Amino acid sequence: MNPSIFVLEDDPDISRLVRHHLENEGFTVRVYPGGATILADAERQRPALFLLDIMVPGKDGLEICRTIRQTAGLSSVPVIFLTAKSSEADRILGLELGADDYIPKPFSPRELVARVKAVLRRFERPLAPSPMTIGEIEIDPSAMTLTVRGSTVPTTATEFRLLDYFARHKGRVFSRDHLLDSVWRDTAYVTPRSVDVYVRRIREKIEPDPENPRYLKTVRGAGYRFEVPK
Amino acid sequence: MNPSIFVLEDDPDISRLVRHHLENEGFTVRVYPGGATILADAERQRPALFLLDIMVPGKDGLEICRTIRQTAGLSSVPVIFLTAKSSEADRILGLELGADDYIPKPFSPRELVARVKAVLRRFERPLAPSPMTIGEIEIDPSAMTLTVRGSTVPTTATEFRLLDYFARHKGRVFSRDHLLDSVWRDTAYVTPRSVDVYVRRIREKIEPDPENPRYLKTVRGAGYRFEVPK
DNA sequence: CGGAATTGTTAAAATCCGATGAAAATACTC
DNA sequence: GAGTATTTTCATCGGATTTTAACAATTCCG
Repeated sequence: MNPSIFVLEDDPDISRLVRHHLENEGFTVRVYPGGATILADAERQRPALFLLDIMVPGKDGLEICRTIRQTAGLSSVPVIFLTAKSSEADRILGLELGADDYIPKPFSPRELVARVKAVLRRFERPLAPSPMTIGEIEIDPSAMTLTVRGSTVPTTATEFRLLDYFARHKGRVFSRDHLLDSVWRDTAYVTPRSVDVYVRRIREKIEPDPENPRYLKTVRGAGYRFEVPK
Repeated sequence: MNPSIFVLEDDPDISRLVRHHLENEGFTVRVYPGGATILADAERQRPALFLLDIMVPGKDGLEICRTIRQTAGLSSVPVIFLTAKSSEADRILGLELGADDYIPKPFSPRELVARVKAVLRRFERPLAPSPMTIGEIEIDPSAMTLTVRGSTVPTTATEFRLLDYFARHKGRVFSRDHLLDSVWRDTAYVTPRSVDVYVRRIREKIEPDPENPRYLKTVRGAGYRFEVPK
């Protein structure tokens, strides 16, 4: 799933610009011209980042930020302010509220994208990618390598992500749709049958006999399950 | 004992902010509004890190930094600059003086904390700039020389830093964004594609056959990995 | 057994991503 | 301040990966 960014901005020119450049980078963008609904939406569908114009009619960015920081599920979502006022007071105020960056208008598209990415990167949880050993196979996420019965087997990015996901959740059944949601990157819409194809490829790489899988089992009517063979 | 941080900052708003967030993280903070006593105190109680505003009345940050670097007991204490001037000249000057990082104002509390921690981390494990030998190539950080199959190969600064980074983390995959973050000096506006260009240049210098790299491998969809050839 | 639903398999189509050469921008040196 | 070295961008190409689609095989249930 793509990271989604919620934008509070009333100027249509600017919001169009922002939307365009962020979507170009693969983000999902939602623009709110006023503060009315942004919070309610955010609580339902937690965004990866807020981009708030300080000055908008009604509830302004500062106020929204304050609320975000006090809302249980949202308090750790990064906030970037967008504003034409460059006075120090506003800056500090904004930052004291727990904002994570600040983009002064006018800004270049590139600056916008760079800052958004930088903040997201900073927040990325540094997942401890410890190597896993399951039966005769070894998965090392930090090196992105798969070793099966002693020899290294090349994998593509998607194959690896899928196998990694299975290995981290062994014993559980996942539907094709669920796998698409959690493993696939930018799913506008991908056929669930694509999962079948990947399961096949993974089986070819890890199973001694792909026709009779010992690790990656089919659960008819439900999906697939990865398990430790006995 | 908590690591203590000496802060040179005359603006009370900012120093309050800095103090608050660093103490929150468990550091001991001492704030000096001017350069008069900070050095004397530091010689008595060696701090873990200096955080210097470039522009303060009296002795300014740059001068203090120069002195720190020339003072026997303090020369290896890390220094981070804090400044509103974002002109390139200042940055370079600061870094040439031996500063270890640079935080442009306005900064977010999180950024402050993140950078301070990052610099401290870098220092507690004094990356012994010892020469490394990987396969047929030799990297000597202290001399900034690269030797490949017996002959010395000239490298530019960025090429060397990148190769050095790879060599220190062999076997791990790094995304272009990550490399920009950790190897490039001023990451803000650099396209991730630039990494490709540097990878190619490094390959031309270290690989017998750059088309079929044995050291610096592409991991499609993920980034690059440096490994010891078999 | 027979038919419907589900999954397996394969190959071709569509898309993505990295390599590369060269030019533009920037930094550095004298 | 000119000239050189380095860094960064850009556009294109070709191959690798991903996705789709069509058909085969299997399972389930009456």
